[in-house]
Amino acid sequence: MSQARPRRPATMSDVARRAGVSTATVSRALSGGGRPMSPDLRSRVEQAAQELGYQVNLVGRTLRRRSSSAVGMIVPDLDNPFFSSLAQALSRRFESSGIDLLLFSADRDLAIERRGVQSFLGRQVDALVIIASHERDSAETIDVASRSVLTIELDRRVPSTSARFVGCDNGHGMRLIFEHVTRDVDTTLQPVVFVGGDMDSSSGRERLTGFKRWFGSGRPTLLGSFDVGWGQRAADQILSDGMTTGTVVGAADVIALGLLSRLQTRGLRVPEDFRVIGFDGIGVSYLAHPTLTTVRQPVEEMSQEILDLVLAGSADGSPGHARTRTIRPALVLGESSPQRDDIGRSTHAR
Amino acid sequence: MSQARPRRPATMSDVARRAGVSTATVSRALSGGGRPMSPDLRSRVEQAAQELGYQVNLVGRTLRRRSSSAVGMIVPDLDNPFFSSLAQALSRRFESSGIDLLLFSADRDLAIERRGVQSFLGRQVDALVIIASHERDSAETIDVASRSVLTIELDRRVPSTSARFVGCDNGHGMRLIFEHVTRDVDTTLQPVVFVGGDMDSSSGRERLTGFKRWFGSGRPTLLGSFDVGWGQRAADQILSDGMTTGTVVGAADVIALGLLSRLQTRGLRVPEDFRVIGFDGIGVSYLAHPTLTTVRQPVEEMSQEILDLVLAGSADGSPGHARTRTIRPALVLGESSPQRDDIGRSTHAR
DNA sequence: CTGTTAGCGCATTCAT
DNA sequence: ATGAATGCGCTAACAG
Repeated sequence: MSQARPRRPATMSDVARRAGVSTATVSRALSGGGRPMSPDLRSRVEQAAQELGYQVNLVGRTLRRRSSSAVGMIVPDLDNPFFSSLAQALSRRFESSGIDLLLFSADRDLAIERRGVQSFLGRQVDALVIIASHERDSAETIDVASRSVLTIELDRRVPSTSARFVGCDNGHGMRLIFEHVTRDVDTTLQPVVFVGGDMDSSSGRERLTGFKRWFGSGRPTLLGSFDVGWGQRAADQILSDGMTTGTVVGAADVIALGLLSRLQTRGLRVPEDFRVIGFDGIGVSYLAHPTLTTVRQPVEEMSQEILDLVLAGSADGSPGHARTRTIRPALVLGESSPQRDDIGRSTHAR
Repeated sequence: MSQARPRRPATMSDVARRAGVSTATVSRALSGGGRPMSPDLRSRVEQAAQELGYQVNLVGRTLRRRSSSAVGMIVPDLDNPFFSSLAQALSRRFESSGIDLLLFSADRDLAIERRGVQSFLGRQVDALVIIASHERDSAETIDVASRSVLTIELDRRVPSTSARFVGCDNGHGMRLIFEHVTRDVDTTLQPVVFVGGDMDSSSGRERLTGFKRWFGSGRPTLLGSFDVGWGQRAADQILSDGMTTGTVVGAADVIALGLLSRLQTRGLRVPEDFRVIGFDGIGVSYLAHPTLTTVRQPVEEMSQEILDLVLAGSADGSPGHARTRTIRPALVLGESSPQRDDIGRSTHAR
């Protein structure tokens, strides 16, 4: 008979009544940030709250304070390991800040992306971090957002918005690859090919531009999208073009992993026949076989930069922060394109 | 001089004043769900809202309605590709429901997991979906949650809570692997080894139990955690134990991928020397080289089941839904453990 | 069909 | 140091 009837959760006035004080006192004791009050009352309030299992209603607080202590993050897709690693890194960075990072996946759909933004704005987030689903068509949504809250574009820059941007220096990344290839590869034997990603994103375009700048614009380039399937198809195309050896630079690790698997499946050896180089530094790259040589994006620094922006933005009008912040990545040598001397020495070459 | 001063966003009374109606009418016109009203007034309200750029304040609405039209999901970790694929699948499933799925990463930390739950509860989510960070120690947090909102454990069951559970039938998955091995493998030449994951999670334990049930309890088993590093170390251990050939069943794809890469790096051929079998069916498994034979979890069905629970739960007291729902997975044959006849035929074997 | 009124839970004045 | 009163923005009763 004593069915656990879902009682209405306790409110401040419940606590106030039980402690014999006013709701104002309860508020000060429980979330007043150490304001001066008699220790006696404070402990009475705390005990009453304890006994009633009181939990603050953040909706009421948010309505009153006009701030939710939450930051919204919108990603195009959680299946892309680079996006989820960014989300994870940012979550971790926000942990100790007292601000909740809330995530929403737009499923690469502009309408859903817009709904996510509206939802976060309506919920009064203190800031919005967005990896844009589309370089042009996301602009309007982002502009709407940036009009009412601090908005930060991450990884993909959308031109003509007034939002901030935090990302990686893709041109420098390509330079690092160029220096590695110059130093460690005989490009007569292993000529360089670029397998690009989505030209609808700034990272896709900047990496292509960077490649052309350093390697010269005469090199062959194949353009597709940021996914493994494209990497595999690109491998097929490279082989059907008659290449039997080369250095393939993928615009992202997911592309490079596709290249890697298809090249090997078709009987080519990596790195003896084809070298493969990626970009991003997602976790699985180091676990591929052979491990991937790649440019590791500085996700920790990017996360820190975003946290700084959020903290500064909520404290005051923006101080000395630049509208745009690009951070330099670093090269990570793997077995798929080792230093010159290492070829043939690696244990997997039978 | 005309600095874009951040004007206070328009409220309902702003719209009401401009349209010459009451706020109640505005509410009915904009979010009344097609309630009867004169088309004239409706359009006047809509126009006024348009002109003022009115956006509903969901915090006010939530406070009043006592429901946020949002569901919170808590994952231990976004770097684990199976968790992020679950999050993505669930997001997609919720898209058309008018409910926002909000994600929070607990970073495998009980205190943070608890903070996430409190945050979602405080924000009045309509339901909570949680992949528990720990089998025992998450129980208290989950119980707290389930006392005030529909709470659904996903993938990892936590005993002694009153929450619902949705997951995959791990025992059946192991049975599928057993049938495949029985049918396609000569276990005299390639004896079976199990490389288990975290015994702190129900999936980890159920897969071990399932393995022992079908393969017999005399088989060698190695136990570690659900990550690639463990798979690699397990491969080392298997080799240092003197095995030169075998069928290695990993309790998760991430483990199997670690096995795969390390075995190949150390010069063993897959599947000729060692077969490797995984569990989960994450995207990259199909892109490994060789592609992974694995048990694909029914993430779409699991997502659908959760949506059903949420919709039913918000409509009424729970109808005929069972407290626990496990769904059967399916075997996906890859090159790492093909059908008997396929060995040696695959193109990658040189 | 529309307007008036009240109150969701909380933090903050302003008095005392 | 504490309490009374106010209102954040919205929707749901209730009147008309």
